[in-house]
Amino acid sequence: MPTKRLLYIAGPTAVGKTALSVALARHFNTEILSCDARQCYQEMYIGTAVPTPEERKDIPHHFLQHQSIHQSFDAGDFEKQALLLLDQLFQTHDLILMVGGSGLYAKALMEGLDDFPKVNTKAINIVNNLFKKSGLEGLQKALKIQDPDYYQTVDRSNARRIIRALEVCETAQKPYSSFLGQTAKVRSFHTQTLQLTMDRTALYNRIDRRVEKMVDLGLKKEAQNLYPFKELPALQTVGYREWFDHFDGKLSHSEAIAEIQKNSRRYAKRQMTWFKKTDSTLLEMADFDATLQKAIQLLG
RNA sequence: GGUACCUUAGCUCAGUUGGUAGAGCAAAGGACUGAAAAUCCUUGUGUCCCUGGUUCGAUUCCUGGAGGUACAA
Repeated sequence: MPTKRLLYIAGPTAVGKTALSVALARHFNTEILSCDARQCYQEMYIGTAVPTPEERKDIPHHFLQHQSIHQSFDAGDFEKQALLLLDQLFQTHDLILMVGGSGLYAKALMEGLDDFPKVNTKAINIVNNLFKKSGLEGLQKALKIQDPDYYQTVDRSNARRIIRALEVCETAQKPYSSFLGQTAKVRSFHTQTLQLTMDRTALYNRIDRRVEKMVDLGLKKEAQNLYPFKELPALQTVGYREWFDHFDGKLSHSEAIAEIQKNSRRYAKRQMTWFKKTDSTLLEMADFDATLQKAIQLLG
């Protein structure tokens, strides 16, 4: 039995992951698993820069636009669903490519997240009410009582983190931290990460140009159609929120575009920070063919 | 060319009753086990426009210059 391999193509937004991965998939005659927390939504097309029909024509892509923004989908769902899919794909392939900018999703699939209970609505409401009533301080106090261990280690100014932990505590009626680090996840395949990099200035220029292109393609209209759903988690997204602010009269048309560019740069920066600490092989993006050859050599 | 005001961090500006300065934004660095394109944390030395003068000491006061803004023509 040959070794099954999952090759992850990582890198910041706009660095060129899609184009390279399609070429690699063609070369290795394989399929692509997307790990992108926004391209998975069918209602969001232009603003998430999903691969075009042309790019997807003869390379099967999975986890692209397979979800609705009205359903919840998170890193844990991705892990479970992607593992099932990989089992199938590995029956006919020895090598599968994973591509996408969501580092947490990639980590979930390659290393695994601990098993947590699916939080229930009741717990969500309880925590939400607590936050509305008593703010961050209320959350901190509750966590200190319900999970003193995690209280010591969490970033206590990050409400999002504490809310998540409290939701688990409420659902399970036991500490969030009791689910952490339980068993090492075993994967039946090998993983390797290729991290695409680019000179900062060049990357930022690409981002700026790509945003302009998205606007030309009708990003504003796409955001307008989604405006009624602007509160949904899926729409807390660069390229949409800024238009929502524009429709609310908070930003002018050109300010919205500039904000999208700025927030995309910051997003890219956060991705680079995340990938920096991952175990990966760096690949500097240069001339496309040269980069492709280098990638093939590194992965072969 | 006249009158008034302005010129301080990448930008917008505050301030120093004369002892070389600080906010917001931008930017940079970082964290992150289920909203992750999310969320959170940290970081401010700059010829204080130039030139003389007064002074122990000037970015701060005074002279002259340059640039800008407004008003008057």
